[in-house]
Amino acid sequence: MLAVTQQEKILDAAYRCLAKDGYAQTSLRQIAAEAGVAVSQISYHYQNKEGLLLAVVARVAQNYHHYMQGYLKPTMTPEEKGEQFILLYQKVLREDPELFRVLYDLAGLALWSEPFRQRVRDVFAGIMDQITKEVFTEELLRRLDYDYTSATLASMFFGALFGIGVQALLEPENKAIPNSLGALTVVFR
Amino acid sequence: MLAVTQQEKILDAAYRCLAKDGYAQTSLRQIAAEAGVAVSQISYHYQNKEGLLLAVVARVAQNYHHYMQGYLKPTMTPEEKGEQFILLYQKVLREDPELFRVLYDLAGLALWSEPFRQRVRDVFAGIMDQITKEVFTEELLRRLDYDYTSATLASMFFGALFGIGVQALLEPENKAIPNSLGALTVVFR
DNA sequence: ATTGCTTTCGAACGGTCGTCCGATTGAAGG
DNA sequence: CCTTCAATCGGACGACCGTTCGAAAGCAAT
Repeated sequence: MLAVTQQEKILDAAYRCLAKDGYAQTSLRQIAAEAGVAVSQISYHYQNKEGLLLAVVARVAQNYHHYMQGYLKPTMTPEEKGEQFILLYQKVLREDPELFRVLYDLAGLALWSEPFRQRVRDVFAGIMDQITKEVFTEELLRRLDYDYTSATLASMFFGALFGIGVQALLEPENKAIPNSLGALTVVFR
Repeated sequence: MLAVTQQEKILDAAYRCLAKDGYAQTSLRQIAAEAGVAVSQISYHYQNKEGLLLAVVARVAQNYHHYMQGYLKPTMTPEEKGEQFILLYQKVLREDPELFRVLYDLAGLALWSEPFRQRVRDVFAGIMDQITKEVFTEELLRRLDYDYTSATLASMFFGALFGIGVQALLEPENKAIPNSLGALTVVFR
């Protein structure tokens, strides 16, 4: 809430509205009201609704990478880094599930709109790239005697992170679901 | 397209519209036009938009289970059944990705609407139940020396199926992504 | 042929949507 | 002090939304 400029206030408000109601139920008027700003200011600063939402995608991606940066240390083994990924996703699902809901919502938007698809795909590609290089190294593949490529295993690993996240969101009363993330460590044995 | 009654024509048209444009971009007027029917017929047969969409969820779930029924044979080993799950999802992603898109869309709807959440959660629970009982049997867990419960492993397994599906939808030009599903067989070694 | 019930239709309603535009404000530079 | 230009506002626009309603049509059963 340190946002000083109107532009930043609008961006923050947009994220908060998305987290609360989802894209399909969020209007520019709600966002403007949440930001304490005239509706026309959105068009002024972000051109249109799509521009604003694309800016939200960029911010979410930036926050994610900054977040992840603090979790992975160069001294860790690939297995330890993989476990850090799991721990981070567990932490997010328990403490800040709204972040994951927004991610799901934006990914859903990307399935129908080409500009969003490109941006969201890039975000996912960035995450996958990190998993590919940091976790499923050539050395690890050799040691565990895997025939799959690093990219294939990373895709499976991230897919499981994402898919379990969805289940956790659909059943918030079942606090055990994030534990299933732990079962992902079976790929390291 | 064997739909004879208006009620069935509307349901089919609703599914087709969802598959083409997604929930957020589909209006009752589009559905009515697609079905060749007056808009008011939707309210007459399904009460309102929510009722219609819930009927679509029910139909998708029914189709899925009927589909899956033909894939699993009682004579198969747990591992073979797990591979059948993988093969089915690969087949869907390659031949009928729209089905998966609709599933994603409906699950997204479920994140924000309580009636949808309950229905979609039940659908997912049915799938999970099948995986739990058919694939991750007690015998398999003992044989592979797993400490996790059947439900936990099933959650991880299904999560990976779903998560990889999302990646495949976001990158339709990358035909290799469904192959990552094959890497899921690592849980059987 | 007439009755009663379900089905179907088209038009209309009140609301909300994203966008646009003219007017007002505010601060910086001459 | 005046000019200039970016920032901000409130209101209006046309389009589309989901829903409702009265009338017409279809169709058994009497």
